[in-house]
Amino acid sequence: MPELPEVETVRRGLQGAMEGAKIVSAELRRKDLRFPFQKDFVARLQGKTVTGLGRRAKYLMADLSSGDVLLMHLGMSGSFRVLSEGGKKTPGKFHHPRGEQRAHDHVVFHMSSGATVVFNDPRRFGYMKIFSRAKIGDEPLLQGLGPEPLGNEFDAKMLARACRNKKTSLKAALLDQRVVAGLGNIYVCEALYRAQLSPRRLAATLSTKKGTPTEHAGRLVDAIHAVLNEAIKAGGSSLRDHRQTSGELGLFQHSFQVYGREGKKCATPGCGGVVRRFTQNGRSTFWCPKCQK
DNA sequence: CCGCGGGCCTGAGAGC
DNA sequence: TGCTCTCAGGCCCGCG
Repeated sequence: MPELPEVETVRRGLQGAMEGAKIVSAELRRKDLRFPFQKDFVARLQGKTVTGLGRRAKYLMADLSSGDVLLMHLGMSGSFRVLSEGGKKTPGKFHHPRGEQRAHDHVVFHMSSGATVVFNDPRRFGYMKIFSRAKIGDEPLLQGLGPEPLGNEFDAKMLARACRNKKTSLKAALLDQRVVAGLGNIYVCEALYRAQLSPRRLAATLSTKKGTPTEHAGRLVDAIHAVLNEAIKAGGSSLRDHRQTSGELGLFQHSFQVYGREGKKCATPGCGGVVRRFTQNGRSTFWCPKCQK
């Protein structure tokens, strides 16, 4: 499910309940998600204060007062919800009183703020891991991650450089978390559409010296910035599983221009093309063959 | 290094 | 109604 905008939405939703609060207790309702939990997982959480809640790529990272970091990945179907103290009303119609358990609620954090934070993940492709912040550079899950697409280092020059020696399609390059970290299938399709670049184009053509590499790469960077920022503003995209922590739906799915729109008319004024779908690296690519070159 | 197929899981939706 | 099949916001591995 979650790409960068969904993870960022979740991060913001969890901040109020978790930042500055102590994890009074943590419950594991099963012994594994994608991987078995570490033996000392619960012990390393209980009684620790969450000093900050950050995000790196599609990972949530909670800094703990012990010097540990709790790393959380939502996989395809992971979601968090925050239950307020004593079943107090939260906005929206998805409020569920404290204590109500649902299928696939796997991890529960009881916070000193009074909030209960529940991690639910039907498919269990998500995972959590604790490591020492001092050793963050050695953490295999984070090693090799490319720049944050909304960070300062990510610009046209950098993207062109990262693609220069790639023998892959542009789409595969953007899905490669070593090139840029946080994009997934939806936002890659949408960004390529906005940049009017073909998903089949060879990634290395972004860095062709005599073409207009910076123009292409620049357009793509701008498109990535725009689509991610708009999606974050909309609370992410809710197709199946993604919810904000309040239970409310994200809204960006209503703004998709190609994803899931096979057979529909291209949204570009005057284009007249039709959105097509094909499989690339085992995943559906949606695009307009007429305006994406 | 690359693409591909398969695997990890469950659930929703389509078609019969 | 119920069955079977396909597909899904991620990511990893082994193969050729």
